[in-house]
Amino acid sequence: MPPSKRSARTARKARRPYHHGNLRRALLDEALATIRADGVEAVTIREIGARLGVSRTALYRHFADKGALLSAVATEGFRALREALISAWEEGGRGDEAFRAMGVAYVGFAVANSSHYRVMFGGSVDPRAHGAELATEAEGAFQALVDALAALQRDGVMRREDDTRLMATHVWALVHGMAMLIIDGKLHESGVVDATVRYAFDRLRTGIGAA
Amino acid sequence: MPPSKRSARTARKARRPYHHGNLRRALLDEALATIRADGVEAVTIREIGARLGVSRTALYRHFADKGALLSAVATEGFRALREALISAWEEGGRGDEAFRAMGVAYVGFAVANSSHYRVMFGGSVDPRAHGAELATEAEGAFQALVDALAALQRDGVMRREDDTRLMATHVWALVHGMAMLIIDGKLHESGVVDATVRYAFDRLRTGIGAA
DNA sequence: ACCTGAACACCGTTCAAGT
DNA sequence: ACCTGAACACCGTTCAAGT
Repeated sequence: MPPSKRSARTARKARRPYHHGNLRRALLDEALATIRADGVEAVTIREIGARLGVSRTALYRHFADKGALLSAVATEGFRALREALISAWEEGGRGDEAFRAMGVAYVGFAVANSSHYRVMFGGSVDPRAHGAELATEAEGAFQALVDALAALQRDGVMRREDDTRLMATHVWALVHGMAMLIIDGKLHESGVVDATVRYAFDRLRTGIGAA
Repeated sequence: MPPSKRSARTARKARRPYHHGNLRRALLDEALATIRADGVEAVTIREIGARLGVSRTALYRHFADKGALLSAVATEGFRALREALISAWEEGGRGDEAFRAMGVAYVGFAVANSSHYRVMFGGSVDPRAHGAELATEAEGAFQALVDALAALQRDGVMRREDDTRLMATHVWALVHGMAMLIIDGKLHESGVVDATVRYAFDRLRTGIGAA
């Protein structure tokens, strides 16, 4: 494991008897910053507390346990992902090209925020334990895809006869799979990432496009 | 975290001064059994040693560290996956139906060995640190898919004009994505798993099939 | 060569006590 | 209400010592 470049010495706050700010928010931000810098396994309740100048058990006032903290981080990830997808769809003109832009935005989000993305999936968060809000937000991101496909079906771009959610699940599996393979470094040959994404969308388009 | 059903009390071996069997093999088996029963996070060098009636540091005679142990477990997973894929392809008759059977075998393997599958991907193993053999074996599983697609292209079933490895990567991303979504419990509605797999292969077939 | 126990530097979480 | 330090039951890994 690579030594962390971030140390408790660089704490943003001077030690004060009470934090008395939005500690919950600060804990979330610090956790996410650690995840981005060194990955999930580097997230430590003690270290995050130390960075904020707070005791190692202060977190338990705002989260049930470490899993709940990570679950909240994952929840925010799905929110950001949904916004990225909706932006791509709307700015792309809500048509055939916009759909492709959405796919590129999805893979782009996963690559640009790979550690965060891994927390959202990856299984470091038990969806049964800390489920409700996480599931809702994940469903929200999925819904952005469903809405786009429904519009494309309406316009005769995509197969009208198919169930929209089934089609959306198919598309989701493809982009999720690509994102994971890229993040895990399984697509290491130079230039293969771009080629794969382009190929995937061409073949997907033929697969689900209207005849 | 659920309490483990497996305890050190149920050690297979009585305590002896020296293990003097194939300890490496025993460590691997015990690690995999623990992964199957309680997931990766339950794997503990101390506990596995205790189960085998061996000291907690005995492992270091056969593996550089915990990561190397998990990497070896992942390597064996790719070997088993490759065999499952090849079996499905050959027993299915090396044609269109066999390709579908391969896909079902892939998703089936991931679902039946979900914890193991997560170790193979999931990022708990750093591919750069313990890479060589793991990468080779993962490539072997991928190659089974490449070989099948090459045959289907030759027979005019799949698009001849496409690069086979690019096509294989596309298919891999799709089945990997489905497998991950299923394992993570994102496809929770009843019956949606089978429907998704069936739909995915129909649409994939249209996407990459010869005109 | 292979294995051992003691020791080190860590964890997450609980809890009685402080303000 | 919110936060604290001490304590508990764990980790992975190192290392001098044993056979």
